[in-house]
Amino acid sequence: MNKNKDVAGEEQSGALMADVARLAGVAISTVSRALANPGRVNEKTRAKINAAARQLGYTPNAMARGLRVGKSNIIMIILPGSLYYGVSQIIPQVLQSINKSLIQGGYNLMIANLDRDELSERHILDLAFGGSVRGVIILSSKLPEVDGRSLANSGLPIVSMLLDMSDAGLLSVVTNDREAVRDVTAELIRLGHRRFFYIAGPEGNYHDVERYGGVIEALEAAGLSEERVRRSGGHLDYQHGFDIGVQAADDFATLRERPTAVIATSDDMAISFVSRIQRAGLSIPGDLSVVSFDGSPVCEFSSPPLSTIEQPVEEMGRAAVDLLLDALGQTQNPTARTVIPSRFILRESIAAPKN
Amino acid sequence: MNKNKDVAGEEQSGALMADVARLAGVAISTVSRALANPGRVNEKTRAKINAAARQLGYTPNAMARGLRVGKSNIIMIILPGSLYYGVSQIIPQVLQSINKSLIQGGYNLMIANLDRDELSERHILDLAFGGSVRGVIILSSKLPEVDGRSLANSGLPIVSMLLDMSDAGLLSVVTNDREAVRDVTAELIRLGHRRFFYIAGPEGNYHDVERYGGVIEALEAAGLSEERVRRSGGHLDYQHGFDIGVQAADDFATLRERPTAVIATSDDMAISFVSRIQRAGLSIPGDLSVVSFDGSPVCEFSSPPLSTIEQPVEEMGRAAVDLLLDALGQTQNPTARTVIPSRFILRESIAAPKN
DNA sequence: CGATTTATAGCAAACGTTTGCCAAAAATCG
DNA sequence: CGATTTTTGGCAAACGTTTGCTATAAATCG
Repeated sequence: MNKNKDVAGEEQSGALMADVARLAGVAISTVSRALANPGRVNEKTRAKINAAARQLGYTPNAMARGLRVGKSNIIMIILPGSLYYGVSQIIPQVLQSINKSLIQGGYNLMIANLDRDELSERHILDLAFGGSVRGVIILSSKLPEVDGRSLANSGLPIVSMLLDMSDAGLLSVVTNDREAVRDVTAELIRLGHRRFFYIAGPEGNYHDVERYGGVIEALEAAGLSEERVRRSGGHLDYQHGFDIGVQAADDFATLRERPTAVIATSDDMAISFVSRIQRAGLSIPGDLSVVSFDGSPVCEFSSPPLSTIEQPVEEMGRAAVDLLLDALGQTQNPTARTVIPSRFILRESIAAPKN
Repeated sequence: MNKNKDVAGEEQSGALMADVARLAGVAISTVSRALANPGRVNEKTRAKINAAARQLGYTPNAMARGLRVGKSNIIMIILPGSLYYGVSQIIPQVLQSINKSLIQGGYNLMIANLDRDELSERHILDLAFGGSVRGVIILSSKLPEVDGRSLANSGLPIVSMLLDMSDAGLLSVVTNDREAVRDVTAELIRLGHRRFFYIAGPEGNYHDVERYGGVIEALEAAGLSEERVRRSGGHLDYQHGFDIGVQAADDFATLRERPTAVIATSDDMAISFVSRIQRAGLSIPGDLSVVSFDGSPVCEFSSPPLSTIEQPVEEMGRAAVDLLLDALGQTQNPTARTVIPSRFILRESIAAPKN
């Protein structure tokens, strides 16, 4: 059927700029300018060209343009390998927010998963060095690097989100993890709590360091020793938040002198911890106050409703895109850190300790 | 500093195939064949070329290749506008699973959000008709269409996931919504339940139709009238699952003859419903059995732990990619429907009715 | 009205690959 | 050893745009 190359073919395989030019009776270059540049072509000609383009259903070929101008309009987002967080909607929200902002700027979003294997690193580097991609937003603390190629010297602008990587020379958009936890701990101290239980994320992870740091700062500020807080966890990734919480409940049960307040680094941990603790006969907030991090909507429907520190995910996404698009202009990337404050949501899981 | 065009420049802006050819002492075409075709070039030459390529850190330019061969290696996934589901991790899991499968096939994943505005439709169509994209996976029931261009006749292979759109001629990968709900309803009937409460998704939505259909089928099979089930909800989208559940709890309270079993179309709905119902003094499963759909991990940590029908998200993702990649070969897309069975997770939220 | 400026349109050369076709070299055969 | 086949490598033309430069037409001026 389509062996015959003479058939019109307007329908099947897409009109070309040349077709539009022919129909409008102008040169190809004029069509190009009419569709892109603002004032370079006469208003009447432009109208004629637009009409022709619409009539043919013409859509410019993105790869041809990209090749010619040496830039793509695709932004890559690098997600941590396992984005299987139980209850938080961080990843979908990030994607949505970023994609929305990008589209307004005429860009597209490509996603890449950074696992711990060399294959995924290589894949990302191919994207970066193969000219497919114009800029990068990264949600992982590791910059892909293999065989001498490193994302760091791909020449692409990179913005780190959620994690502060300004030390590594990256623009970073984060929330105020440390202060937020410091403030909420201070509030717990003010309520009378003196013994704390901290449920940790993976040891050394930015969020864990910051949030734990916040606890310590609050203790210090109140003249309390670091001994006042017991750590649980630290060896599992956030994606195993429920397991961490379950484990923490076991840990908790073994303590002789029981803490009266729990600070969890994710809502997942808090939820499974609370579930197990209640099953063991303790009551919240009667015996134990609980607060966690993320701001997952479901916390409202726990019993009791859980207090949580809400991450300003959408704002961070928007800020990351703004920063990235700005950086596309400059040649020299300024290194900076943008902090978007979180929001503490106080619910019934917090009270003064019993005596 | 880089005004001088004579500097080596191996570092900065990427080596070209020509550079590799020069270093290896062969022609460009030989390099091209060495890197792509299997047996077309002598083993020794190939080794030399590979060495040169590695030494220069050469990465082929994807857009140039794409332009030349007339195909991109990007798959677009179209997500429904608001993917803000409270507790289910469906979207991240889908993305992860799909991306993983795609990468193995040498493809990349681009995401597109289909909102209800013309802008997002136009954007998707530009991607599809602009040659940027090689195939489409769609998670929305609406095919973008504007100004005479429609995704349906973009010539791209399209696979629908989660929703059955085989009627519209699309390859579809779904789970057995209807049967799963039918079976679980039958089980509730077997336990002695005779009055049901159904918490609905948006009226007319595929999932709602199927799942409600399952309830009705089970009733019929047991010789019970449709009157046995009360519907609540139907006007809000799944993204407002918590609100639907809260509303449903209010509805429930107004009923004179109270149902003894609740079937919710999403975990979100079940969770907020349960929260409110318990606050009103009812006990689960003592007064009321509850089951829902999605299989969110957090259901295990509710009190009581919630029974739920788990969607086989990863398998569906893999299947969708397999189907799509197959379709890239054929010219004629067969229209078919692939059903991946769900898995019922029985937990303590279900029991026999009181009397 | 001729000369100079300004607006508009066209020609053709890129962008970095892939690939059809041909030539040279190597291997095989009679 | 010459003739034929097979392997291997190179030339150059695409792919669909953008854009520097040039040519024409229109407008302005002395």
